[in-house]
Amino acid sequence: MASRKSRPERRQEPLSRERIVAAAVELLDTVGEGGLTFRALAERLATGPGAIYWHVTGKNELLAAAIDAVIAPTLAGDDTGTTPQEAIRSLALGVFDAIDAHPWVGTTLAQLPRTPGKSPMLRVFERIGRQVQALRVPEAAQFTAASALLSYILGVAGQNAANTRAAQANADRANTDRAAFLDAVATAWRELDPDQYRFTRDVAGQLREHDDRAEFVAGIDLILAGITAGRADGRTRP
Amino acid sequence: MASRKSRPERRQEPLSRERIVAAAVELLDTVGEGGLTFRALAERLATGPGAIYWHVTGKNELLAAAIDAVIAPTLAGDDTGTTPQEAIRSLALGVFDAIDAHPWVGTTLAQLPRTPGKSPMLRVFERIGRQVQALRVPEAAQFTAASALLSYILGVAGQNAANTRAAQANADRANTDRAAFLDAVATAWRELDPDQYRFTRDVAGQLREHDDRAEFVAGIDLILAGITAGRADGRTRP
DNA sequence: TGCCGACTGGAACGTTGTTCCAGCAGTCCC
DNA sequence: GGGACTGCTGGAACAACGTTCCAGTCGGCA
Repeated sequence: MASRKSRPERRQEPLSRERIVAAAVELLDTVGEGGLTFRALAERLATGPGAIYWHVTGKNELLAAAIDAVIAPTLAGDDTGTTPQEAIRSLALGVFDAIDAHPWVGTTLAQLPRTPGKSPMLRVFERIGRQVQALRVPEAAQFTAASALLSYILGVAGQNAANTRAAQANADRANTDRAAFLDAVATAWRELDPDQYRFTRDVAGQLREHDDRAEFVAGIDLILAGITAGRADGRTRP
Repeated sequence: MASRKSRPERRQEPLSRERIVAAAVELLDTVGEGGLTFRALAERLATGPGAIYWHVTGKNELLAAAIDAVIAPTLAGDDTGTTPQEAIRSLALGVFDAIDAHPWVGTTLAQLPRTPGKSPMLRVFERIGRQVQALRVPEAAQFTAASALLSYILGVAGQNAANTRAAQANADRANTDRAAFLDAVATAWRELDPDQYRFTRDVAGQLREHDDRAEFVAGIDLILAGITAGRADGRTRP
């Protein structure tokens, strides 16, 4: 059967960079950042660890490719016909949702040795920057504004990733869900020393009922407000 | 000599949690996050790996303690007699400087399994929150404002840590310093595809001459401006 | 003096990223 | 058609890691 020119596959389908990266993302999603092992990956691909190194130079490149595979689709959107503010919001939310769905991105991003200018986040920076320009921010302040937005996005993403993982670890241990985890943290906050942690105790209730996503957009709006308010010279001093 | 009650030390000075943590910080500072090894640590303390486990439950606790040892001193400052804005700025700068001096903090923070409410950053959150209250932000928006500030701080810290490490890696490889590294990145940015990276190319020059610290404070000021501008309801929509 | 618990440090275990290399399937050239 | 050559495979092996284990040593107390 089908011997005409070439059997389409050698065993199942040939190993390829894309197949490897896809399997890595799957593994990261199901088992977490600690579960991505060259051996586990090899087993899932029905091969040995050595074969993977023919397509990928090492674990760092693999992680970077996995992040790219997860972030890139969120940048496909179209910005035309919206205000810059809306474009930035939806861009930020795209990254937020991607990292929320794949928490390992948040944790992994920080410790990847970034080759100059090839970070997976450069494209996000570019997209943000264009909208900052569209906001008519003076040239000298554009870099600051775009950097602040990106830093905030990555900061929240990192925090969220850590929280998600903590919640999952807690869930595995205590058989509870995310809401129960938030509840546990809120309760722990309420029991802190009233002198040392007055504020934290005050907002413990807000933690219990807060919505990460809405909170995140609110932060974006804070920065956007700051950017547009200080448009004259790019920064504000009281 | 000095046999009266107790020879003050058994061999040199007895192993202790503080001595271990101090040695860990030293090791992290000199060799980087990858250099902290129980074996290297044991060698530096003139003992074996097993002895360390008597004082410390594992690597995670050791890292958390190291972070705490580096961050805690920055929280010693006194806020009385300054405006809330200034207090927040100096607090944020303290954390920024600490992480800048010890880049491993930025990278390590993200991947520490955080036991609910015992993160080393909780105290920072508390200090920020008090100043947010002093800013007379309405109660419902206090959590958002403090979270946004902390996320931004951690985001910049993480970015900065990654950059510092990239610069150091580059320096080790090419025998250059940080300025040369920024120059290299700026040059790389300038050579990007003009269609795809219009904005990044535009701001490449600003990258070369930018000051991380000033940039960071400018971002803080952006958020502060947003907070005080939207004080009525805590958020702004155009 | 003899014992006991606090503490030490070296050996050993299991797992990781990475390297090495003998072998396979095709393709090209003679 | 048959050998060399290339692109690719996958299992074995290596060094290094975090962690555990345990035979010891020490100081203070009975």
